[in-house]
Amino acid sequence: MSVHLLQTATSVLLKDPTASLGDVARAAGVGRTTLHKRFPTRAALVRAVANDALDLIDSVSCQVDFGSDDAIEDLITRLVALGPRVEFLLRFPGLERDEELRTRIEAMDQPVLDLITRLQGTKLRRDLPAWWILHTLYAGLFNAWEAINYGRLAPLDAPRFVLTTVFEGVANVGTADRT
Amino acid sequence: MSVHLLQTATSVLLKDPTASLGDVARAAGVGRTTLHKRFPTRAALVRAVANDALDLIDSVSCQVDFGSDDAIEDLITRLVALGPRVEFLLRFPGLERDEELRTRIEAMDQPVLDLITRLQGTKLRRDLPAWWILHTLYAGLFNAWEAINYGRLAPLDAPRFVLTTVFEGVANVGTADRT
DNA sequence: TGCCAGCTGAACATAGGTGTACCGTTGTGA
DNA sequence: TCACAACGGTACACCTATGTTCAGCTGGCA
Repeated sequence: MSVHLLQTATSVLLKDPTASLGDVARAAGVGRTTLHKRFPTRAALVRAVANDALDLIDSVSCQVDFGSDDAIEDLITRLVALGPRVEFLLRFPGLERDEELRTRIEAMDQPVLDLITRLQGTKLRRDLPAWWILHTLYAGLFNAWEAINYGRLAPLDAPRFVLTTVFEGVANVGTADRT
Repeated sequence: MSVHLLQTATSVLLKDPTASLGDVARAAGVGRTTLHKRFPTRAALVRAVANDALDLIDSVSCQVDFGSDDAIEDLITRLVALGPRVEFLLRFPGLERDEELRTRIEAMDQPVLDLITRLQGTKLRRDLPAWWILHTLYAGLFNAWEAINYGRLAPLDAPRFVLTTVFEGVANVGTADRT
């Protein structure tokens, strides 16, 4: 029940970051009073949604073997599946102004940055900084979520799209057709 | 003068989309009354900022030879230079709800989509839809602007970062070092 | 000097979001 | 059946953003 509330709040606030608490409550099929009882202020609601997304990512991180050489592929595939909950984290305006959230986000980025740095010894190019590669990954994820949202991209195609584009780029290599 | 006002409005609204008109006026060193005289409503201001960005893109488009094989590289290099004005266009929440703006944005995208489709015969891969490639380009631009904004990326490095990443990807191809 | 145009700050009314208190309803368990 | 907790709705007070009006100030110009 409370889970459904957070999910609804995520999608409503993601579609319109200025949506009122009344809008959120109505979309969740809940009285505004009840919403206020669970989340006393708007800031509390936003923080709860963000922390929920971070919990989701944490639970995914646990399942990924960061020592493996395919850790990035695995991580991305799992993140794509999370969808809007995580998109909220990347795009909701003003989240970075919350001290607690920002440190949690940075803490979440760190192991991935370390992974990237390690893989720059082998499968990742060395002439780009790790943070740039990280942001490129995030951008790919965001593109996929957005495309899914607009109905342009099938969710099952998303991981392949993201991985292909981020790793290999959009240029046509060689003369052969790679269909 | 009015140009400076629009630039300031762009950066203020981009940093905090919920910023009040008072904030914008103060940042521009202008009275709130004056701001209201130039842009009667908040929506008018936002639309003016967006249209200004679209004008900027139009003027850039005119300088690009869309028939050339290097048109994409040229276009991206020029777009990177535009910075936050165009970033506003891609990220300000709710812009797509303005009918006039949405059609203008779509009209702006069309020639690029056509260009991508044409280049998919030669230098761009055919196993990804054109719209996906377009959004990948935009994502690269956005990453660059954000990184520049945070001071992590030198503006002069930006075009190379974007082009390299988008076209070639972040994977290390071959065993040789490509520094 | 007098006129005018543009800008400014102050003041005001309005609207909408937000947070709180209160009350009636519903459903559950003793 | 009764007690109790959870929920929904109404009503209220408060605050902020917004849009408008008005009067004063400044600088250019005839």
